[in-house]
Amino acid sequence: MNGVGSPGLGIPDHGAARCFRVSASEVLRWMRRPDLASPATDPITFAMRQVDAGHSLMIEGQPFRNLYLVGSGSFKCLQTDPDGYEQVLAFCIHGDLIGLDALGRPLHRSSAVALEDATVVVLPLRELLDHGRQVAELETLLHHATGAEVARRSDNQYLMAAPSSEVRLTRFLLQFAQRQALLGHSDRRLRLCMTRRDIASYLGVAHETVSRVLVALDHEGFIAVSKRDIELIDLPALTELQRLTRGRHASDRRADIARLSRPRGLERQAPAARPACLQ
Amino acid sequence: MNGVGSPGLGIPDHGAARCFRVSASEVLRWMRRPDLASPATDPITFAMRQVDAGHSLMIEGQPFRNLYLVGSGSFKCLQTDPDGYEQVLAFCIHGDLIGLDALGRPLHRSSAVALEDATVVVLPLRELLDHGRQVAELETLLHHATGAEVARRSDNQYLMAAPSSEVRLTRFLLQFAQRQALLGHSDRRLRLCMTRRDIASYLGVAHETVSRVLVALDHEGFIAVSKRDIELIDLPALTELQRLTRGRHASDRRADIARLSRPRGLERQAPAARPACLQ
DNA sequence: CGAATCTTTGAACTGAGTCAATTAAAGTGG
DNA sequence: CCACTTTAATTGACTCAGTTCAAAGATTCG
Repeated sequence: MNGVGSPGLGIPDHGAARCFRVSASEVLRWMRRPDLASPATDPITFAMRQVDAGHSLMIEGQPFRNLYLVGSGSFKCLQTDPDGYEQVLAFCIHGDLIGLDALGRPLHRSSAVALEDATVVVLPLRELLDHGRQVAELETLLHHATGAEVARRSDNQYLMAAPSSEVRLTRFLLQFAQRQALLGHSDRRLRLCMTRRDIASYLGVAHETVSRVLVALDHEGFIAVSKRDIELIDLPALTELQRLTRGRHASDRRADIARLSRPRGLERQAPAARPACLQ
Repeated sequence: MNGVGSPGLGIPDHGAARCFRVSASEVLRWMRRPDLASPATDPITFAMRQVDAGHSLMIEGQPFRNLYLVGSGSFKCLQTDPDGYEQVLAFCIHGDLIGLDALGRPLHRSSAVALEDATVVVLPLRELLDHGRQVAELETLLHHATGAEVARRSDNQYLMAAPSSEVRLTRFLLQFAQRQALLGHSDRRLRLCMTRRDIASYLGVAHETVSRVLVALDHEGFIAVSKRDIELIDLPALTELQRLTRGRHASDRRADIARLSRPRGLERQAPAARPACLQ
């Protein structure tokens, strides 16, 4: 009720967010637990912080004090290998909590870089715990968040175990679309504000492959790619494609997808009788 | 102090663990936080439960009430795809907590199957939280555990992003050895009590590939494979191999490994000047 | 406008997947 | 205890998806 810059049901006001404070009630709503908001959580407030595109919200090795709730904009979370290789671990958007991997440790284990101008709510862990002792809702919130975090990482493991990069990318797109849909955005149009290289690192493939697979999915009529904007055209086919797993009769299932896509495809017929795969 | 079946510094007594109760102090020691054990945690106790090899500790979709701490034996944690595909998410051994992905949810998101006869400490979340309000150590413990869980999943993402299956498997072996070493076991000899298929699912490769890579690493003199027992022979070479990442000049780094392995290898010389890769 | 970064595309090679068949090990039950 | 079934592990042959390397566009940013 007394939050800042949030019209409607938890959808952030990307422009006007100033460095004021937001109430815990607002935080709860942003984290998709409006049921936990109450008069008890109204008076508790947290500071906000702005992060410019390309700048770091936190860096691996820094002392851990705060969690961060993304209010607007987006981040990539990553670990840097001794040799300098960047492993992207997550992309965070409105409502996501950053820094949970440092729970129970003195230092941050990962870095977070803003992909675009962003704002976050600064949640000092100590304050969170202190308030949590009085206000049970905040304790529940933390459990909800950590559970969600672990669950999201499980999804990533499933994603990366995909049998082909086409399936990986498809899972990624659907996962991303679904998360955006939860925020009230379209579940068909998505803006990938990270680079292809970031996506590649996240998925564990070469960045050239990301390019190629996007083109392939486009040509098959499953999606429409335009720069960093992607539209999901054939949701049923994508959903089917995403389900492909390792194991027996991979070719059979591929054929299923091909059958599914043929009547929908509007593009020119492929000359050979190839199933749905890279051109 | 008053725990059951745990001689020395948290090393479990695999044989004698009966279905009695263990103290919270013992739980803290098993979870590698002996510093948190105190007279306050001594009187709190938890029940133990036995699980026979091949049986389930918990199943996806069951109501979530308890966390489980592995006392002896080992488990695989997995999610089952609608099509019946088993995605292995983790292998848990002594000191690992199972069920954290259900935090903040009514139902379990994954199943846990015993790989061998095992015992677990049953930790009812409600009791844990209630006691946590009195005894700060238990609250800290939960944070420590969730942080560790998230961190472990990050490691998995790194693992699965490896540029080749040889590197994946190497990372897996080293990761596993390190976890066993933390429990006071040898860091060179390890017993993989899961099937090759389980490993394959965990790593996101075909199970035949697991076989082949193990043979290859053996022939190169890096490891010695005998059924499910593996000995890490050339730790420096493995460590170097594990570090390979995607990106520029992959061939250069491969050559480095080859150089590193040549003087150590005791097997017959490879006829061609091939670097360290599958025969 | 030039420098740097990102993206796409091409060509060649090969790692790893699939399928199939064999061997080994572990249950099962008479 | 030994045939019999089932599951796990290995090995081989073949093929193709995806990586690597290189180079050309496209965008972004000083």
